[in-house]
This record gives sequence, structure tokens and C-alpha cells, in this order.
Amino acid sequence: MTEKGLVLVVEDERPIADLVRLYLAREGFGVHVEHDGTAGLAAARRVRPVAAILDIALPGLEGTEICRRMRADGDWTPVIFLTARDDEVDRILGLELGADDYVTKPFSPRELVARVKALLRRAAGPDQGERVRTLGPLTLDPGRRLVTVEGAPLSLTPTEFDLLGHLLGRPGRVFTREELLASVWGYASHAGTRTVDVHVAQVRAKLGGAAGLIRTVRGVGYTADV
Amino acid sequence: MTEKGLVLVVEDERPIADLVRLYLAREGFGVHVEHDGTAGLAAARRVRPVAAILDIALPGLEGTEICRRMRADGDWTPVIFLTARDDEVDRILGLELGADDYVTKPFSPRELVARVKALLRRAAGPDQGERVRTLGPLTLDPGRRLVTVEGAPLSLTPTEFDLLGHLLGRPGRVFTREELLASVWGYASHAGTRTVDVHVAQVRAKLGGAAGLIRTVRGVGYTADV
DNA sequence: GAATTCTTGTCGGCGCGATGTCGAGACCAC
DNA sequence: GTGGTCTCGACATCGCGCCGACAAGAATTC
Repeated sequence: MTEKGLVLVVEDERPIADLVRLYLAREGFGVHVEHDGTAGLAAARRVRPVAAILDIALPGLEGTEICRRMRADGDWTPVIFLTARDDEVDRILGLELGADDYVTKPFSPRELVARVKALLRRAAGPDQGERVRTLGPLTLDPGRRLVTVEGAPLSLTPTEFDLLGHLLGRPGRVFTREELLASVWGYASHAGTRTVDVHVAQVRAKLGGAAGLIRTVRGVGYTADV
Repeated sequence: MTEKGLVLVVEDERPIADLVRLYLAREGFGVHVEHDGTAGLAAARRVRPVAAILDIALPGLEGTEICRRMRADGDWTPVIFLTARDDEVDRILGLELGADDYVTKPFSPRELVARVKALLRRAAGPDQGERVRTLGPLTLDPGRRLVTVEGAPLSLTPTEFDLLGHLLGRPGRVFTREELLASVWGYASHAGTRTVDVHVAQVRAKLGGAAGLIRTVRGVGYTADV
């Protein structure tokens, strides 16, 4: 549920909070919602979110104050402010709050999600998922969605590519079928574990001579041999 | 920590210096801080910064004087001045200090970081976005907003041009529809991902024989084939 | 070493989701 | 208003994933 990390949302208007929660959850984020400023600050300190979305006008403690105290704690979690009025924008940008972005109400949930993602991309630097992986004659380039065996490109379907990529992400580590289903297919998948076998077989077929790199660990799962 | 190079900060007010240091460090810059003018000039000569942020009012040696002496040394490192009063701005702009930018207090650290980056981009030569891109029979010139196929000019709409330009910016790299929407259409776009498909189709139609250069990566997005 | 049982490999077809394509309507600039 | 552009809906098409079923192979028991 929190594969992409937890996003803290502090917003006192329930309908808006629910909307934001829905859209973020749909994108695979875990969401922690608080409805007043004091609880929001406590949550920020407790749940270690990867990003925080703070309404400015809040009961208890203003969003700006939550951010200020987080920064004082040395917490540089990316923060996006929600603001209803344009003149509040000046307060965000003008002061040294360490706000990373802001969105004015009414806003599009799609836009908000896009900004959260952009922020995390920026904060994370070069994405781990973008790393080119090499194992023997095999190379896998996530950015180009390209797999080569001894330089010759392979044509893999999306599932095959993700599956191979996940195995190559930690060579030597044995993944159970359940783990692979959860990571590659996603937690919402209803597929049975046998489906994993079928795709492993197809990847092996396409790997040709390098098929041996994916080893069956009987009774457990699969691994990319080092 | 210094992957992006070292930025020299000369600022006698500790809180401000610390704030600037934090923000620059967070962006991957190395930071060297000095608190008086004399030490600042010595540091400029010693640490070879990629950019310098100089307060104007400094004990020992004014920021303007540091800059002047750097220039006299033949050191044309980009310099940003921090100034508390507007009337100081005139002194910066009026004299041939070789200042590249200035920021008035109170300032937003975000803004300062943005200016440092902009300065380095400028100093690094022609903007990446201005680069003429060529791929097989295709050339795309952002400056002239011109695309040609084997020398013959094409008439593209703004969206079509930006879309093609973005794909050609990193040939081989696969972009998801969401990435393209965010980059080409912008954050605030409410367009659905299918809109991307339509525009890709249009671009392909206009590309004629070179249409194959834009390849669909099923389940992922699009790429410009190398 | 043979029989049994469980696990894994393999094949083929069905259903669904993703993409290509066309056209209508909205919107904007002139 | 007029022309150009963007966005969306609708439909057709195609590829892919999923499952069921059986074959093959490995571990366990005797």
C-alpha cells in the first residue's frame, strides 16, 4: 500500500481531504490525513512522510507554521501548500518557509498528484529505477526499456520487462512468486502464482543462451544468478 | 556533495548564511561559507567556486570590492549579490562590476537557488533546449521552430512541435504519456492521456516516410528510435 | 530403486485492455 | 465570423496476460 511512500495531507475540509486521498491512493501512494494543524505537525514527526500537503488555513496551527517547525526540526520533507487566496501566495514565496510548491484552490487533483510526483523526482535525484543493470551478457536499461544479450536487443512485453528488471534489481536475491506478483503485477492483482511461472518461461525463451541466468529455486521462487 | 561544483557564500549574518548553505546543499551543491570580505576574497582565489554569492555590506571588504578584484584577476566566475537596500542596486548595475545577478533581502532561498542554477546554465553555453536535434533524416531547430525531413520543411502546430522536440531531446528514452503530458502540456493541463495518442498520430502523419522514428512502446509510452 | 506426491514447465485459446483512427464540438486568435 | 487547433468520445483492431490442463521433473517414502 505504501510502495511509493506515505504522503501526509493536512486539510480540515473533509470533501477536499477525501478527494486528495483518493487520487494519491490511486497512484500508489500511502496517504495519512489529519484535519487540524496540531495533529498534522505531530503526524509529520511520527509517520515520516515522503511529502506533505498542507492547507494554509487550518484550525489549531496554520500550515505555514507546521512547515516552519518541520524545518526547525531539520526535516526537509518536500511540502506543497494548498491556498485559497492569491494573496497568501506572497506569504509562502516571500518568507523563508522552505515551501517547495503551492497549489491554489480550486485545484485539479490530477495537477496536485503531478506536482507531488515532480517534487519527489526532484528530491530523489537520479531514480534508482532508472539504473542500468548488467549481469553477465545481459543488460537492462529501464529508461530505454531495452534489454540486450551480448549487444543484441530483445523484444519483451511490459510484464516480461518488469519481471526481468525486478530480478536484476537484486541479483542473487531469491524472490517468491508472491513477492514478484506484488512488485511486478501490483498489490491489486488477482493473478495466481502460476502466472509468474508462465512469464518466467517466456522470458527464458527470449533470453536464448542467457536463459540460465534466471534460476528456479525449488519450493521458493526465482532468482537472477550472479 | 560537490557533484555540481562548489558555491562560495560570503555573508556575515550567520542565520542567512546558514539558510543559503542549507538550500544549496540540498540541491547538490558544495558550499563554502566565509563571514567577512577579506576571507571571502581569499576563498574565491583558493577554492575555485563555480559561482559566488556575495553580500554587499561586509566587514573587512565589501562584496562589490571582492567582485572587482576577482575580475581584475581575470576571474569571471558568475557572481550574485545580496543587497538589503534598493539604492545599493544602482551601484551594482551602474558600475562595471561584472555582476551577473542580484537578490534583495529579504529573499526566498528557493529563488536564490533558482538564480544560481540559471546562471550556471547560462554560463554553460547554449541552453539544452536551444540545441538543434538531428535523428536520421529528421532535424528539429528549437530556435527557429523548424522541422525538416530530408531538407523539406514541415508545418507543425505548437503542440506537435513541442511533443516531437521532447521526444528528440532524448532519443531512445521511453516517455510515458504522463511524462509527456507534464513536460509538453504542463502541470496544469487537464487533458487525458489519450490526447497524447492523437497528437502522436498527427505528428506521424506529417512525418511521412520518417513516421517510424516515433515508436509506440506498448504499455509504456513513446520513444524516438535511434 | 520404484512408486507416490508435490512442484514446475509448457501449450493454446479466450477475454480484455491498450492503441490507432476518425470526426464533432469547444476554444482561441485574428 | 473564420480558420486553425486542441480535446474528447466512439469504434475497430490488435497484442498481451491469464487461466486451465497436461507433461515433465524433483523430492519423499517405502
